[in-house]
Amino acid sequence: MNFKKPKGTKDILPKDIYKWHYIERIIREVSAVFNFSEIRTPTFENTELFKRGVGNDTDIVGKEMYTFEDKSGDSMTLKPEGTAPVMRALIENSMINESPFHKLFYITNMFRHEKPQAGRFREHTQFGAEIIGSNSFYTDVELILMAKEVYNRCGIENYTIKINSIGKPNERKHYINVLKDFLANYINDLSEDSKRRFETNTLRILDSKDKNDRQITENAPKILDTLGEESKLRFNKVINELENLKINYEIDFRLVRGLDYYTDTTFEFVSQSLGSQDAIGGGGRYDMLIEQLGGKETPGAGFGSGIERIIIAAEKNGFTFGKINKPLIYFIALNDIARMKSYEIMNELRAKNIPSEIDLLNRSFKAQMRDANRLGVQFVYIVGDDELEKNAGQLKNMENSSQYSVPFSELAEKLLEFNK
RNA sequence: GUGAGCGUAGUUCAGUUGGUUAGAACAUCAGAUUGUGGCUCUGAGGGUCGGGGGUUCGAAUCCCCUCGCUCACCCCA
Repeated sequence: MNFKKPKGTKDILPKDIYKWHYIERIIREVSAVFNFSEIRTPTFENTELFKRGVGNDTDIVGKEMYTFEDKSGDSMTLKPEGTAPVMRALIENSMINESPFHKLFYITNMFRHEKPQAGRFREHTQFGAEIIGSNSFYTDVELILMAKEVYNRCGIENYTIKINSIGKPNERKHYINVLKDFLANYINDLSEDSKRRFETNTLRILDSKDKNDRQITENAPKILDTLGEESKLRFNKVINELENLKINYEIDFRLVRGLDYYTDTTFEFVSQSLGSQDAIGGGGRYDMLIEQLGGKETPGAGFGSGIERIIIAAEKNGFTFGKINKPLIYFIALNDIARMKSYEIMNELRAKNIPSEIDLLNRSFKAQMRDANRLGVQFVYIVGDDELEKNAGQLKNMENSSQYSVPFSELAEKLLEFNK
């Protein structure tokens, strides 16, 4: 019986891991530049947190969660999204009382029981950032800039920033009624999916992929036009600031996010290099969320971004993520005593932070040379009978094949000099 | 949950109207005179043709079922 990884999961193999290291480094760099602090929360939480935070009626909670009962009979869920757990942690650790303002980021894996397809997995990795405690329109802008900076540093060029506002909850309720009144006239022309959505999730009809649905909704009342003065003004400030910073964006009235907690600004980064799942990141404001989770009324905004999708988009853009690490030197020992001596020297080099390798398969000289070549090491250090006698090995530069004798005691020094 | 496409060595694929021991390239390993990699040459290992059942004298090839992968819908990063 051969074991296979669960559907929708992936093994990140040594040949690919450097991409992840690179992206994670970029995220940490950019987070530092924007003064965000890292937060890590558990892999699973009480199921109730997501029901309350994300919304019982959302697809995520309704049918995509990995929920299980633990040994004490409590219902637990592998986190399907990152914001609710971070808010829980803020409240639980009294962070909001300690300080009214926080800028946090995280890199974590997430779990949703969906049917996998291009750019969509059951376990995926997300990088996210949250700004808690300010309702300034600058927070919205700051998050957009931060995500943009990460994408830029990963060589992603061809993407579009879509932005919209879904207003306050009561404004949204009002708009849904307006939209329903409008769509009622076309109800028979809508796709089957959208007919169903008419009752369950009217807003989503706007981002239906059905051609006919889109034609109908093209002329539907726009949410932006129905918002109250305060929300409108706020949205305009965000837009003006983006203009001021010369950030290209597109107002997209179809952009209605799927999670219940969003308010006012919503945005999404859409890549032209991806398949059907083309969002590399998205987010928005959630001014009611903390209160909803039992904290005191505190505004917030954030975004999440899929690292797998960033990698796919970056590679489509020809980005290479730097290089794979390789040893600087490979020891070639021609007998047991030489091996013992080599290992002793190599141990010193490693202590001095010089990446070193030696054959552990007792291979022939030739095979060891081949192995060294395959690894792409800069140097090979050959130790055999002659070298043991002279207390000096043969240091060979694999690039130009030059080779000369270097005393055992001077090897580290020589290499450190080269490494400068 | 719905729909479509695809499953032959580690990888990319070939495999003639069903016909004997299923092939190639690349990769791996080992050699090409005594202690030197890449290039070249030679050789070796590696496949229950996704799995099960059926049709047939005979199935990688035809039929059914099943599993897996991929893409799309739904939804989302």
